[in-house]
Amino acid sequence: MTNCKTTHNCSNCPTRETTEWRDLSENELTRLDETKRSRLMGPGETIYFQGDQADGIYCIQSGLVGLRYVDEDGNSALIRLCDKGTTVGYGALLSKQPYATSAEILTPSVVCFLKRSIVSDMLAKNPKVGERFLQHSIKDLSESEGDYARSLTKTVRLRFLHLMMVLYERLGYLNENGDPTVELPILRREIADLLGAQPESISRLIRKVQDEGLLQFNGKLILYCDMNKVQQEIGIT
Amino acid sequence: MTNCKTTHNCSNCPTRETTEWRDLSENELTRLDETKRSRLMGPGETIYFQGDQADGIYCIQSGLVGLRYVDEDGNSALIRLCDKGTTVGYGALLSKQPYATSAEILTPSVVCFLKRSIVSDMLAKNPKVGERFLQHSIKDLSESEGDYARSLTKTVRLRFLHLMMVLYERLGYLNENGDPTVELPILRREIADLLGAQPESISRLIRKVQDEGLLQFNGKLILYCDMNKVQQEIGIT
DNA sequence: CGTCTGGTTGATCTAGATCAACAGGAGTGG
DNA sequence: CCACTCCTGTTGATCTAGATCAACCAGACG
Repeated sequence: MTNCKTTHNCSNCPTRETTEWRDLSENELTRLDETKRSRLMGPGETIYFQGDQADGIYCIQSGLVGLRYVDEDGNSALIRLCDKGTTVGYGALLSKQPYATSAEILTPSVVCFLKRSIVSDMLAKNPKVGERFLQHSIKDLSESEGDYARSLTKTVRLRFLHLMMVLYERLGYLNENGDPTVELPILRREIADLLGAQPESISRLIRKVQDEGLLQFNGKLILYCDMNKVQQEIGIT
Repeated sequence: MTNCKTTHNCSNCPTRETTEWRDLSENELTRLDETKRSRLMGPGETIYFQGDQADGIYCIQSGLVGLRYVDEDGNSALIRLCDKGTTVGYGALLSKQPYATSAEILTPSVVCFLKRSIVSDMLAKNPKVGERFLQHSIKDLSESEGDYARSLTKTVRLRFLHLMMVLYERLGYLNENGDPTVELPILRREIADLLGAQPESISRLIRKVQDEGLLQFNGKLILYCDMNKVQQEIGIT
């Protein structure tokens, strides 16, 4: 956990436009900036822990963060991936409930902390902020219900392919040959945790979709050989 | 779909305290009441349909409503059960997205409709309303993520037992012999849809937990023979 | 009556879990 | 430099929860 005061401030934050703070005045932004704390964190570190009481919220400036739920038997699942421009932990703060998940760093990330008092302050002073939180929560809810529905109706294979397409939307690019490509930011183990599956099953699945010519895995590099067929199989959703 | 203007009005609505409208003034309540439409609906009817554009929100005055998601292959799942005192459809309305689920009546229900304009109006005039929606959304999100996590980490059997406990919390009572009891408000088919399983599997599961002496099923009547063992198996969550 | 719908049971099949072995780095420490 | 140990990932053999397909039963209802 490294402090990095120099790099960022809220008013010129490249991701502010996608956060709850987009409607703040220059004045308010300065206040936000004065009280925020910014950290560079690495894989294996945890922003907050399931079960802890919330003391503020966290803005992900860059990097990839996973929200992990662990049950009483030690079964563990990744509920959601969050990347730059999203705030996490707002639900626990605003509902005064303990965190339902832990937020763990998956790739090196810059994370800003905003303590409870400044958040309440902004909520009280600028009605737009509450609106933004509401919109954010509704969006998260709809995504969560979508994931839930998928988990109830689709096989691991289909959810795996869906995940691959989501990753492409978020991280995809065309390589030097013009092939659609993703550099996988997570481990096989974490793919499994996202799908409620075992790592061995993911290995076999990867093998299979490779043999079928859908995707080509080379370590962490994925080539999307036949994106149409993938889209078609998952039903374009 | 039957109109029933006589029975209810918002100011004396027995469930208003649990809705977004709890902070409204008498004046505002009257306005709400004038524009609302109240209906008595029966099983098989649908409040709104997945894919439609939202034109307002619905308050469930009494009864049980299920939110159903159907995917492109016709796989169907019940995402959530809603009973009296909850509003449904607010997410679609406030995010201007089409409904992600259909809302179907499971047991005879009184449902009130509030059209878009009155909702926006209340949101604009009374800041508490937005706050309530935010709290509601956060609560729904946390429940949805909980369900999702369970679906990723637990077997159908455990989720079935969990559902039985949820039903007991909502509908349970002690019968004449002092035994904890529930009158099941839904079909086997619907239990299956709630768990992402097949009805046959639910039948077998019921048979099994009966043979094990955990629960006793008599048509729609459930006796909780050994609640401790059930609680222990699902881990008290 | 026959016809439906909801529920149960049996036989069989399969996606994915589980258990075990092993291979390839990447440190780390001598 | 090698030996050693972690850790991630892959593969094989086997097992099992739950799906699927089919038959059948009971009550509701025209």
